[in-house]
Amino acid sequence: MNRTTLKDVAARAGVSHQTVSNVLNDHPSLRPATRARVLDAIRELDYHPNQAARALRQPQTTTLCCVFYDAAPVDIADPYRNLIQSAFIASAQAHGYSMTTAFVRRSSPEDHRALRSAFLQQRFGGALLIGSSLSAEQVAELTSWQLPAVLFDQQLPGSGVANVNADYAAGMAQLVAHHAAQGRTRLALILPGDDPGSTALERRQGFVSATRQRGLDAQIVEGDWTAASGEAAFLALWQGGPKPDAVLAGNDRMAAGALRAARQLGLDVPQQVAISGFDDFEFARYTAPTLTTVQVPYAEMAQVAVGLLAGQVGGQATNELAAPSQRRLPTRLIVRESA
Amino acid sequence: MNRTTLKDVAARAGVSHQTVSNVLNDHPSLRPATRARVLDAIRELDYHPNQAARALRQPQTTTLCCVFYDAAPVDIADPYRNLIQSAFIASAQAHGYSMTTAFVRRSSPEDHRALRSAFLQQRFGGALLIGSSLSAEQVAELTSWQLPAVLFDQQLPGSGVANVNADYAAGMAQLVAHHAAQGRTRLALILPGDDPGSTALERRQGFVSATRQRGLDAQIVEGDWTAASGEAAFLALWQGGPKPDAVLAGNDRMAAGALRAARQLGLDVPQQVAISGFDDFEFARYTAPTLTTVQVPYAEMAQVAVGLLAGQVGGQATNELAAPSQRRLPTRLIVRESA
DNA sequence: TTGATTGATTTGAACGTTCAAATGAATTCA
DNA sequence: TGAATTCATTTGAACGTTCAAATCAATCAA
Repeated sequence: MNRTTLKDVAARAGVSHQTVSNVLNDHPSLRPATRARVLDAIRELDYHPNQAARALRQPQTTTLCCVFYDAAPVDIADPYRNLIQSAFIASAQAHGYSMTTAFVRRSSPEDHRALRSAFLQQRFGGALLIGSSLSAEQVAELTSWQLPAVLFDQQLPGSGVANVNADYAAGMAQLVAHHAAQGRTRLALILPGDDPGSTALERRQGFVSATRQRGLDAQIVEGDWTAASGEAAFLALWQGGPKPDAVLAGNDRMAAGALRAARQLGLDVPQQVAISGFDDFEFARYTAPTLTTVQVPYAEMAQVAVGLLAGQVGGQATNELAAPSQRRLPTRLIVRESA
Repeated sequence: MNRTTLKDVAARAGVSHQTVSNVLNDHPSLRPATRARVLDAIRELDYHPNQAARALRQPQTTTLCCVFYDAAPVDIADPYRNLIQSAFIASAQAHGYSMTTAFVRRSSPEDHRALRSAFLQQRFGGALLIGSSLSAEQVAELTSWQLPAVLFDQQLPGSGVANVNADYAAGMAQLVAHHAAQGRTRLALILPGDDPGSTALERRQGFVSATRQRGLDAQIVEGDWTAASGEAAFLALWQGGPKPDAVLAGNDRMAAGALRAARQLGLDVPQQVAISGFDDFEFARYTAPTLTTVQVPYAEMAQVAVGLLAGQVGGQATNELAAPSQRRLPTRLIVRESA
């Protein structure tokens, strides 16, 4: 249990503890011979610096925190969150950071307090804020905690916080164009509400302007990103009045539900109705029919987001903050069988 | 930037710093009046204890680490890992712990070194070890780092390490019984290799004994848990000689691939061939036909695993270690359309 | 030769908490 | 009443690192 410390290494190498510290933080002025001697001692004693002690002196940790804001308690099966969460962790590890995750119910003051407390107790090196519709005040509070932050999949103009997004509006426009090219004229979109700055809003705006531009019939029905809501929304469309000849689900998960609903109704997809998704998750290749969708480069976006944070943490924080990065990555239409 | 410390609170409350510490760690002997006064001061100053300083004194942190051992670089789309990872994080948060995740390529000495280093540098409160086929030596090394550990989805008899599993053999037996009840006589199982202690081995053994017991035709073909491998394995089965009338995929993901292969071959499922999965992930309800599978209570298992760790960390570590918990949760057959 | 300058290393304090021991006040018992 | 016991609180050191300043040795310009 008695771990070896800086002093043990120093004794072994015949130098002072500070010299060992200098080696660890590769200080510029160090004689190569000394450095080598210290490194030998470190290896021989199998020394590993105590991060707690290090963190006590330094302003920030080498740990990042990614925060998921959700309306409900976390949905552990959500492929969107799961995918980007894993991508974040993998990217952080590649950058030499470790990553912790926090789930916050958006309407729970208790969760907010717990998060705030965690941020003040652990001194994270940075934070990734995911999940639609953070308010300006919330972000202001977060940034007031003095740590570098990156917004993911959320726009907040004028907040001065870096953010990473995909070009959702363009993706939606491509998708509408594709449906139109297939001769579809009556489009329905399943999508959650339009919180400002959210990806939902961008997808909605892309849909609205693209359909308007082409003079297509367009309607929007409510879904909440879940498969069940996609199924319910599709069924509702077929109970109501004028039926669309193409149903665009706002994400792949709702599209899976829509496909299931169409199958229940005995509809032929894509003959009688086209169905498309958005995300291009793995299962989109394994539905029947396979799902036409828009590919969002989530893994790459996650890398960019962590890279921004790592860069900020690395030192030139002020530079970055002065001109916060706004990164927007392209989406890509993936045509399969369903549309 | 100047944060408030114990001493600030002490000054405000008119007590010594140690008394504040006692309040924080709710020491038994404390006059209610004093405690209240200190709590007031804490609230008024918005004090949050510095975890780094706390970690420096105490032997372990309030952070857990879950380690995924994989053959390949992490597959960020893997629903199995994603699901349990999220469940771990959520459970840890509910227990007041934070959770970091590490990905280790099983064959990479570099990754092992990095993990070891991380374990020695950060003093995690405990570790969750996931992923098949850790060797006894590996586990011995891990436990030699003196922190509580729980093996997840892996058996290692005699290792003295707590573990959490589902009853995979029984689940597989139920599944075989179901296929037999439907009149199937020639069963094929798609499954990865049989590393000792792995869930793959348990599933395999359940399959072998159940088919033998019933005198059914049985064969096993290789897959690697991915959908693509399930698809390839299914196609290979149909190229070879005697065709099965039921294909059991070792997990839902491979089952998705098998369904896709059957569709490519123009086979009617379940008329011409039954297909079943294992896991009961969300998409199993959204394939066409919907997937008959075995439900594994991963979320619950994760809660149990974190609970064991939290209990160990909480203090009675020695007790737990003396009689390491072996928890095995039941599985449940879910009959849908595909079999 | 000497004083100034640079480079390499050491010394001692500090970070904010908890532990161990010491103190003081209040209660109990003979 | 006084000693022993318990409870409540305080004091000072310690955890293992980094920072700031101090020291020492070596090089350089005058």
